Amino acid sequence: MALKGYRVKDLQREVKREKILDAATVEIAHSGYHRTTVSAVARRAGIGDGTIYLYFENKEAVLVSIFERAMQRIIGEARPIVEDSELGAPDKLRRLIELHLSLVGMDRDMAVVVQVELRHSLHFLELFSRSRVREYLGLIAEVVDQGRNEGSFRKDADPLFTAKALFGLVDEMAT
Amino acid sequence: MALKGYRVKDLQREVKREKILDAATVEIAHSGYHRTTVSAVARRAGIGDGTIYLYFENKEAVLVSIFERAMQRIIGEARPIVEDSELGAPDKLRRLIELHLSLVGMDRDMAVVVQVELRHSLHFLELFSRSRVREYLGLIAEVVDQGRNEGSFRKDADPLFTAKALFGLVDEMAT
DNA sequence: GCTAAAACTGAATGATAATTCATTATATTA
DNA sequence: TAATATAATGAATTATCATTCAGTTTTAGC
Repeated sequence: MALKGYRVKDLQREVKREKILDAATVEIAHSGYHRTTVSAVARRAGIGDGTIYLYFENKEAVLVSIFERAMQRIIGEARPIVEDSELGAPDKLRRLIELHLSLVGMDRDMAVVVQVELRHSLHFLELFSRSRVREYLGLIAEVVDQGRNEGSFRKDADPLFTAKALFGLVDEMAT
Repeated sequence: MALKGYRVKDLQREVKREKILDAATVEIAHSGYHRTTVSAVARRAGIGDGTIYLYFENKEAVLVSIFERAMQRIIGEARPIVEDSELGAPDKLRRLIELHLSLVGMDRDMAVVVQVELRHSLHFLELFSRSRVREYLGLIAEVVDQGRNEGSFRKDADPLFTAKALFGLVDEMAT
């Protein structure tokens, strides 16, 4: 019964967890975190209210998990690009922007939730600045740094600040 | 007792209304709309909870009025610039950006509330896209259009889209 | 098919906060 | 100044939801 180390039960659990996250993403994108009720998420996911609590600690944990999943996805695809030793910095940056835009375009609701709700609360902002978002920006900063060393980018800008400004802009344009 | 068509009573009423809006702006900028209680606004304004309801229909109406006031202010100052027949389009645009930035810089709390809360809910966004925001963007679009006719701007961009992109960017940079 | 365990449900609970309104304070008028 | 009208108050009411949990259904092993 063990396939690649997973049990069927665990896979089913994972599927339902994803379904809850998807439902919450749609609802929160549409109404915002505070206007979205747990009941509405449950209804959209086709499960009972209480079931949410078998998968998440509380309502806030659902929102946090939406962020986690979004960042996981983008970082997972961004890292190979950054670590590709064949590519120059300008090409890498181009690909990262393409990646970012394609993910934002692919799941508009996810993008809305991350952009709007992340800004909305200093609480979350702090929580995430210290982890995933910083990791992502760090990857971009790495590329900017590579570019400065290769001579293809100017030397007079802080890589992390550049990363922030650039992708703030890209996000803004996308929506 | 009648001066410029206003009665003292009405002026006093207006002053208190403004005080409530100011208090609400500070509180909402700091904690967000949903975390801000009507009691907190009343406390900051130095009045009783119930008094808010003598001036506004409900909590949401206070938020809406903050938007209205902000847009009123900026449109009031932007219109003369746009309608100035002495100025070319590039100068007008420069002045509009200056105006925008100066208002944003002057009242940071107001800017935060408008930017964050307006985005936060499609509900409000729809409410306002159909009125004041559109009016403001329309003014900017007018200038872009003038520039295209004068030949100082390129012909190949939609004025309203340009206006949106430009001021989205300005807002982003400001914060 | 039977049974125990696991998963699920949704009505009940409790907490929070918007709104109301009977009462009190302030202003206006005669 | 007293009478009346207007404005303000804040405790009580009500509405809204996140969360819980006793009871129900589903699943898995035998």
